[in-house]
Amino acid sequence: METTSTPPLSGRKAQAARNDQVILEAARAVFVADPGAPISAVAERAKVGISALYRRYPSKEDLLRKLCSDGLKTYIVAAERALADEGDAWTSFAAFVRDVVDADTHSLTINLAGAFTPDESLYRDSAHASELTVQIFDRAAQAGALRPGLDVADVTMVFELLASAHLGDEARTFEIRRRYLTLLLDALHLPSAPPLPGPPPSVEEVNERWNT
Amino acid sequence: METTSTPPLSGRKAQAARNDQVILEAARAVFVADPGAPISAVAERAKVGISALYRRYPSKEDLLRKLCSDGLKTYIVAAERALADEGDAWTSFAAFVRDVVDADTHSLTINLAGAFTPDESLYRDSAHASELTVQIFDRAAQAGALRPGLDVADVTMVFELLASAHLGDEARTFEIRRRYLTLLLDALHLPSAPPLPGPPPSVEEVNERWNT
DNA sequence: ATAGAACGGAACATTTTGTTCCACAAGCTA
DNA sequence: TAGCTTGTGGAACAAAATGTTCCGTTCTAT
Repeated sequence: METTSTPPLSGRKAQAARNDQVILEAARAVFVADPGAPISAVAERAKVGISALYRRYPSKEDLLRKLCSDGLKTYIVAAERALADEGDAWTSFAAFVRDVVDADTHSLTINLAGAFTPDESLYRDSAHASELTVQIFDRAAQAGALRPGLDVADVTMVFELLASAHLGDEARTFEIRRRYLTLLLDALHLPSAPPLPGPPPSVEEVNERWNT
Repeated sequence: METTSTPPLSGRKAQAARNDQVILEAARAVFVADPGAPISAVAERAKVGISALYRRYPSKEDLLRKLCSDGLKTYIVAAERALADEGDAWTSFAAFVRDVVDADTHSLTINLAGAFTPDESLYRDSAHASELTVQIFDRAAQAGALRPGLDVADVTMVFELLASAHLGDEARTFEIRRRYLTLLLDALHLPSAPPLPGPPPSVEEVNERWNT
């Protein structure tokens, strides 16, 4: 029971703190696999009682909001890191996209859209994330590194496309996503290719998912 | 009883025949939007009572099987048409991929995997579809039209990636899929590009979805 | 007019699931 | 040691969802 290995922990509070982590990780894994999964599935995965969940989050909806919020923050961190990079515009763009795909922030975003009513802070973060993405995109576009006719929204769609790829366990899924990310990046990085057909996704279209 | 074809139908049998169609279309639309949707949702969408459904299919599972089976047959038709084309290998490969994406046969296949126990005939069709796909792929590969290191399974994954794209209504979804299909095809059609990272999906990996 | 096919949709029986509640364990304090 | 507080497990509960059945009704052909 007291196998508190790595951190010098003194007992109950330490376990509680660790549970904070364990629960979030379990919740993430469970809801990525099945967006409609019951709360009890999260508890089982975390090897924790249900009350441990309800002590932290007033309701399922709050837990989902928290997961989404964390994902957004991860995204923002990756974006800010990319913007801080003073090197080649294409290189930092590609690194950013790779980071986001690896962080897998969109598996939740897509699946959970509409499962809870967004938060005020969530709106703020979302807007912030959009701005940063635009900057990264524009920098690459102005450097002439992008296929003509591309729009920032295309980048978001690429994230969603890749987030939908699943194969075997988590490690294999990430590997396979890298494979198709390579494919997509190559296709994005063709300044002399013809533009893509049809209009890119508009902001309204992308945001519509959060209704209801 | 065979008067139920083109002419303006009056009568119960005519309505019944039309309902066969209406129900399948409604079921498809409903389950693509939400794989876990209740039977009643299908009835509502088809503007039909529940008994009209149960008159045709003994259970929900049978309906799902039927939908999947129809999708496979559509896929096979597209594949055979591509193989019958004696023209350029790449062109008929690309046309095949476009046809399948437009037919949207994978939205169901992906979402419904595991929701019913496969049929004997379904296994047969599935094997047949695989063979045809291999032929189309190999022809393009031997013509030197494909990026090195690609595998047939990559084509399947491309279908699944695109099937996950959704935006607005159905028409817009198809339009946007065309957009990213163009992107992906361009990336596949690069004989001198470096191979993609990581091993391609294996047959076992792709088939594992049908377990449980 | 009558038989029977096709249908609509309420009713039923489960199953599922979010949430509450309470008894108990572990640390903390006096 | 005896309370007090925090955190936990998980049974219990109430509400909702859902696959399937059932029965009365409508429409067609004879």
